[in-house]
Amino acid sequence: MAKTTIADFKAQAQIFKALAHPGRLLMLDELSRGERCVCELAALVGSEMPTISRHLAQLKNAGIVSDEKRGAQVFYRLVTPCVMNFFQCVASVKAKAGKQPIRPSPESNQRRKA
Amino acid sequence: MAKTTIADFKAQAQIFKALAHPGRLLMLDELSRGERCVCELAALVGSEMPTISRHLAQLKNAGIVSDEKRGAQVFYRLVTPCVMNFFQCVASVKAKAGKQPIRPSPESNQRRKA
DNA sequence: GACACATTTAGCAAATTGGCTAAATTGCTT
DNA sequence: AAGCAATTTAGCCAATTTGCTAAATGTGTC
Repeated sequence: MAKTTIADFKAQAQIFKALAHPGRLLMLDELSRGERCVCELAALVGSEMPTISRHLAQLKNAGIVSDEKRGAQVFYRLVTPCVMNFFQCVASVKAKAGKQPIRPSPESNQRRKA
Repeated sequence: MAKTTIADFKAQAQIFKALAHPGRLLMLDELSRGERCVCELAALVGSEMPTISRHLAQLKNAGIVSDEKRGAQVFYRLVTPCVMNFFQCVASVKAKAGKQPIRPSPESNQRRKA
């Protein structure tokens, strides 16, 4: 695969940024169990609907969810369930108790000038 | 396992927030290949050292990296390599081309009042 | 001990994010 | 077409984030 470029990291960061909010994570957790309309998510999170709508727009913009209008309501669903796997790793990060240290790189032992 | 609480989501969001920056992702990518000193990472990212130092402090605070002082230098290393797995999923998010839609939940088909 | 280098801490200004209220849209229902 | 419900868009303000420069700390060298 091609080398990761600055632009790639920027795009990745954008996705992580979309995940970097408790309310949005709560919504994703809920969406992992099936699609939900905006009003349901608003009730779940306990914020005003405009606020929820913007959060969902962020998730959608990041490509994490998709929306579908049915009648007067808009239903959102998870596009990439693997996002939920993050949580396991995140949990292990939290529970970090000095796991396996990465091997030191040989070239990092001599000084480099800035 | 216990039900996920608001506090849990908050903690998770904190970790995602630490990942939500291109420069920090670039550094993590580099650290996935072995430990590095601050000056190396500063050169890599192309920012001032104080800036890099604070980014690293954030990653450390999130439990993603650890540091070790050796002489005048401080070396950082990845604590939780699984963080790197995120990138694969993130890539798939970017390359999202309408994968498997989650099954609709039955209870989401009738109206709910707000 | 004086000095140079590596890193962190402080203080600041610019940019971004988050949530709310008000207003605009869109779709049902009568 | 009038009215109501569900969403989104706009505009505001408070809080957070980012990056920089200057100053403080710590370490090895002469």
